[in-house]
Amino acid sequence: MPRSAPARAPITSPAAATVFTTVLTQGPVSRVDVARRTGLSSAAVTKAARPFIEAGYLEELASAERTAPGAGRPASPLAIRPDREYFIGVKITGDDLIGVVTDLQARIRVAKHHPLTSHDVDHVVRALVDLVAELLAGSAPDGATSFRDRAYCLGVAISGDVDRDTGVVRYSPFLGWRDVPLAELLEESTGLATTLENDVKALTVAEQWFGEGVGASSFALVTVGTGIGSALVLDGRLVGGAHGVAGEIGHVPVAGMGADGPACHCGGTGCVEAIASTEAIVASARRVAGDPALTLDEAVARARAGDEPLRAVFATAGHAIGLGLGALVNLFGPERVVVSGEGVATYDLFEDQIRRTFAEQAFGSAARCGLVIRPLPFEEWARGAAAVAVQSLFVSDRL
Amino acid sequence: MPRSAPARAPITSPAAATVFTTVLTQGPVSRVDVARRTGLSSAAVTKAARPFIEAGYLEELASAERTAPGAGRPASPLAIRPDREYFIGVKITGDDLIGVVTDLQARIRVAKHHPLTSHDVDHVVRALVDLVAELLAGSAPDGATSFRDRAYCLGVAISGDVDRDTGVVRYSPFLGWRDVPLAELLEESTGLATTLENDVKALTVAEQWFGEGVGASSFALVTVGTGIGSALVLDGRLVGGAHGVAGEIGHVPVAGMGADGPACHCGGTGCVEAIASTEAIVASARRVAGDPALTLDEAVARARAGDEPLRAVFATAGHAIGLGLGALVNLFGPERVVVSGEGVATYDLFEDQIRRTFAEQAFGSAARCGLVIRPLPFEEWARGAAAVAVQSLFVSDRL
DNA sequence: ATAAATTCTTGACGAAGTTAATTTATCCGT
DNA sequence: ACGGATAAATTAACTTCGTCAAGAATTTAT
Repeated sequence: MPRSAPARAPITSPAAATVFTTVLTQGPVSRVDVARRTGLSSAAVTKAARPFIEAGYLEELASAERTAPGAGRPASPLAIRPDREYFIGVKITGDDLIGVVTDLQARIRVAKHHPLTSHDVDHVVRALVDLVAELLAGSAPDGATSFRDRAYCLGVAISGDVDRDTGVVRYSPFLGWRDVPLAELLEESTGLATTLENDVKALTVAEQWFGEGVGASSFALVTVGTGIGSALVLDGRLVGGAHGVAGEIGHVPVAGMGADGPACHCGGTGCVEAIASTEAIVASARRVAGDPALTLDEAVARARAGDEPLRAVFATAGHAIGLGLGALVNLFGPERVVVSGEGVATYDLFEDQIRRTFAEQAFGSAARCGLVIRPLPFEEWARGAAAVAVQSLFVSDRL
Repeated sequence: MPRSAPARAPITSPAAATVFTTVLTQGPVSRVDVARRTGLSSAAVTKAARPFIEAGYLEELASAERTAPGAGRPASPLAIRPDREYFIGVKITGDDLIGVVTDLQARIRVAKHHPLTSHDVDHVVRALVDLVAELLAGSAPDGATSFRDRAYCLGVAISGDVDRDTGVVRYSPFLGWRDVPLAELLEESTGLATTLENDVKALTVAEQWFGEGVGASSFALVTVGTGIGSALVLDGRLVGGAHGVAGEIGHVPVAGMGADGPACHCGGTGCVEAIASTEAIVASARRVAGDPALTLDEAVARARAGDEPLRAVFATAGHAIGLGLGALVNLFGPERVVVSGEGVATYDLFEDQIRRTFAEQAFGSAARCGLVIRPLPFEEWARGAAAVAVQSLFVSDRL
C-alpha cells in the first residue's frame, strides 16, 4: 500500500491552530511554554504538536541551551520548519505587479516585478498568472525541490474596497474595477488557493504575525505615501468595518475647523491626506518655492540642505500625521503603532515632527503607546499579501 | 428532603450564555430561531434553555401568533422573566450618587439621588451602602417580594480610569482618587457581587444589550457634556485600550493645524473637548455676547430666540463634534453611532450641524453608519451601571 | 383521515481538552 | 558513579459540550 503524502498543515482544532501560531510567531518554544502562554494544558500541546511534526511543519530542536539553570528534564523546543511550504504574494498597483515567494515565516525568497499595460481584468489576470508561473519556476535554496512542489496558496493585495471572505474586489479606484471576483478567477487559472485582501490590511497582517505586532494584542499600522491609510488589530483580529470602511486615517479631519482646512478629494475638509500625501506635499512645496515644476526629489534635497520654507512644508505634513495618530491612539489605545511609508528617502524630514505632535496629543497613558517609524520597501506590500496567504491556512473556507 | 432554592442564572457553558443573551436581548424567540441566529443546533438550545426555565429566568410563552402561516407545530417562544432578578446600579459623580434598581432587562424600577458631601473614600462607601440599602428596601411591583430578596449584583459607574477586572479605581479626577479597590470595599459592606466600570463604557453596555446596539456587531456611543467621551463595541466586545485609554474622542484634535486651535487642558491643541464641552461653549458664548456672567441656560435661551452669534457658537460646537465623529467613523467603521448628552435641553441646537458635518466628513460607505442623536436623562448613567451588573452574570469571576 | 410541515425532545455519539499518573531526561550533592 | 530532586513530555482515563439522527408533538393542507 503506497504511503500517502504527508498532510498539509493539519490545523484540525482550535488548539492545533493556537499551538501552531504560537510556534510560528514566537520562535522556538518548549511545549510547556506554549501551554503557559496559551492557557492550554501541556497534554493538549503535546497532542496538537505531533501531527505538525509528522507533516514536517514543526520540528523538535535538540535540547536547547538551558536558560534557567537547575534540575529537570531539559526542554526540547518546538520550532517551525519555514521551508515546509512556500507562499506566493502579489501586490497589484495601477502600474505593475509585484510578486514574491516567501516561506512560512513570510520571509521573502524571490521577488519579481511585472509592468501592467492595461487595467482590463482579463489582462491583469493573465499577467498575474504569468508572474506566478515565473515565481514558482524558481527553486528552493535546499536545491532539491522547486517552489512549485511546496506552494499551494496565493495571496493578492490590492488597494480599495475588498471582500476577503468572498474574494471579490468591490471597488478599486486605481484599476477602475467594480465587483470583480478576482480570487475565483485566479484560483481557476493558477490552481492555487487564493486569498484577496486590501493592501494595507495585508501589510498589517504581516506586521501582526511577523513584525512589530507580535505579542501585542492590539496595534495599528499606518502607511504614508500617495494615499494615507491604516489598519487596526484589536484582540488579535483585524478591524473590518461594518460597511467595509475602517482605518481611513487619511480622512481624519485634523484641520476641519478654521478656514485653513484644505479641501480633500473625498469631499471632506482638512483631512490628513489633503495635507500630508505625497501630492499635497509637492503642491505645497511648489507654492512655497514659487516653482510650479518642482519635483518631490528636488524639494527633499533642498529641505535636507536647510531650505527653511521647504523644511516647514515637511514639518507641516509631519504635524498632520502626528495629529491623525493622536486621534487614532486616543480612540483605540493600541499597544503599538507602526508608521511606514513609500518614500523611504524622506523619513528623516518627517519623523521628528510626527513624534513631537504625537507626544503632545496622546491623552494620558495613551502616550505609552510604542511608536515605530520606518521605511517601507517595495516588496513589503507583496510580502503582506503572502502573509495573508499564510494566515489563510487557518481560516481557509471561502463563504 | 427540603427542596433547595432554584439556582441563580445557570450559565454553565458557552451555549447557555449564548442562548440566554439571545433571549434576553432579542425578545421572545422560538428555540429553532435561537438556533438559527446563533449557529447552535436546536438540540443544544433545548438543552441549554431547560435549566433557565427551571430557575425561573426564562419562560415558554403560549404558542405565539403564527407569523409565517403554513403547516407545522407552532413555536412556543422563549421569553425572559425580567422580574426574576433585580440589579442595583449606582453612578458616582463628584457631587452625588445616583442609584437605580432595574430588572433583568435593565429597565429602571426605582431611582434615588443622594448628595455627596465629601470625596473621602470611607464617606463615599458609607453613602453608597446607605443608598443601596434604601433602594433594596423598596418592593417589586408584583407585591410579594422586596427587591432585597432577588438582588445579588451591584454595578458601579464612575468616570476616569477604572479596571473592571480587578474592581479598582485607578484614577478618578473628579474624586481625586488613585488606586482605590472600590469593588472589594463595596462587596464587603453590601454583600452584593460588585462590578465597577468606567461610566461611558457602562452606558455603552446598556446600549449594546438593551438599546441601539442590539444586533449590531460594532457600534459606538458618544457622550457630550462636561466632558466628551466615547466607547466602542467591536464584535460584541468593549474596546479596552492596551493602557486603559480608549474612546477618548474628546481629545481627537479637530483643530490642531492652524493657529486657531484652542489649547486643551490635556496639553493638546484643538481637541473636540476644548471646543464643544459645556465649559468651552459657555466660555465662547460669554466672549461672543460680551457678557462674562452669561450662563449656559441664558445662552441657550437666546440662541433659541434667534441670536445669531450665539447660534454660531452652538453650531461651531456641533461642527467640532461632527468632525470627531468623522474621525471615529472613518477609523472604526461602526454599524451605528449613538450621540447622547447631559444637556437634554440643548440638543436641538447641535443636532443639525452634527449631522451635516458628519455627512460631509464620513468617507465612502462609512456614511452608511446609522447616527442617532438623543438626550441622556440623569438616571441613564446609573442604568448603565446596572446593565454592567447584568452582564456580570456572564463573566463573574474577578481576576 | 392522511400527508406534509415545522417545532421540539431525546439519547447515542464524537470531538476536544483536562486531570492525574507515568515516563523520560537532566542536574546536583555526596 | 549513584540516588534523589526536578522539570518536561507523554499517556490514558475521564469530562464536558455540543452535534446528529431519529422520533414525538402539533399544526395546516388535501
